[in-house]
Amino acid sequence: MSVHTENSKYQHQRLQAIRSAAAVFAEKGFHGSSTRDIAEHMGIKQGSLYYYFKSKEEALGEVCLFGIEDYVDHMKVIAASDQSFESKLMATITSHLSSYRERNEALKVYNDERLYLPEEKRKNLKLLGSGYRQLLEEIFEEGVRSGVLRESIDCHFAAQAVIGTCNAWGDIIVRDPDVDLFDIIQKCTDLLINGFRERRTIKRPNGQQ
Amino acid sequence: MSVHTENSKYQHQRLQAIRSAAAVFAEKGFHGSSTRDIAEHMGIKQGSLYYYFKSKEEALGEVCLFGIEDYVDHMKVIAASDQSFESKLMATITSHLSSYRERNEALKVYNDERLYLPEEKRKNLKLLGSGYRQLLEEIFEEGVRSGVLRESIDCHFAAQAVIGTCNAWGDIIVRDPDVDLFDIIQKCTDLLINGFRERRTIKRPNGQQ
DNA sequence: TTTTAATTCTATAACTCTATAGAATCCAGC
DNA sequence: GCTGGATTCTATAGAGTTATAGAATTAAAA
Repeated sequence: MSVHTENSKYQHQRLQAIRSAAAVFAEKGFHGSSTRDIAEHMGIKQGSLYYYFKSKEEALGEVCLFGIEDYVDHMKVIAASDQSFESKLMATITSHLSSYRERNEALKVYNDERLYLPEEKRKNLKLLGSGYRQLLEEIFEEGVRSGVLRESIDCHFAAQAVIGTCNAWGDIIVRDPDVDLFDIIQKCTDLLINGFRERRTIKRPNGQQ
Repeated sequence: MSVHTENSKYQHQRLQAIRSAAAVFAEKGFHGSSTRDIAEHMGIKQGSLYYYFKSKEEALGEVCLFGIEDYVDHMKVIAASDQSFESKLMATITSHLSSYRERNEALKVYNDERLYLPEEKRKNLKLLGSGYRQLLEEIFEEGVRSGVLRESIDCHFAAQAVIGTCNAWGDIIVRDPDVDLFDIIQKCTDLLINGFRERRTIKRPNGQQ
């Protein structure tokens, strides 16, 4: 019960606990997972988990936070940069989908299980999440202003659509580790920008890409 | 224990049980819901549920089946029709999103909870689900052949993207009953076909759409 | 009305799960 | 090696869950 210094064993083990909880929650869902499952996954006994968490619910909260915190941060960097719209969109998708790989399953847990958190904590997470969507929305607004995007676009819809698309692929990515991330990133970006329709272009008479 | 005729009370009540299970599962998840919750929702006692289901798991199976069966059927009709690609795509999206509204929460349960079914049943559902994707994929292939869609399109990716996008919006639709369904349908179709990019349009003999 | 079958109820066995208490073990610094 | 805090363990109370058995009730048929 004393102060746990920066790099103490406690900090290290607590992170392991969060990762284990993420892995188990992602596979079985919050209610489908027992604290025994989580403990087993990290190689300790069920009761010992409570040295790191006050409750199973607190574990869920930590997993969710872990799942989004740095991908929200990353979004701030992207939004503040002065790349073209297309670069920003691709960077967003890259960041979003990479999170599904790197942070293991925590982002998936954030998406699927956060609704089981108590009001209070869910609200805090919602702030982060809608901050993310807000930034993305502004990128779209800027895209419209600069003439890269069509006037008719509903930027709120657009941001939601990007997030939804990324999450849909995220699910697939988490389940199947063989998916080629870069391939998906390119195709998603291309789809969102260009759509599926064939167009006869003016400049290049017969250039296909 | 006798034969339950077509329109018996048994059939009616069983359907009520499925709908109640769908509602409860959609809200709390399969493991987060108790059979008491489901029974309460339909106004009977916990033990009585077992007159209609052998187990909680069987209830989940029935909900999932209920959630997709007729939207898969609908897809067959769409695929077999001879509308244009764009009409077919829009019909698909309409059908998919409408399912989220009409069949209440069962489709959401199919998406989120089917993985808790035993191997066997999951396989059967998977057949239906991949039949759906297959049909959609063929619609895209035909679109490419007919020149409406770009040559470079990965039809497997495309079908997955449409389904993913619909499911993402489905989640939002189920949670928020005030969303304007038709508005979403139009915007999704437009996005998938045209993308977000501005294009200086060339004068075309036949009107744009 | 009486009989019979269908539907719902009550009560409970057999589990599983979370969270806590207190004992055992590990380990850094003296 | 000894000491005291940090970490992990064992054991268990207490609550909740699924599924079943058999009684009670309702409805239909005779």
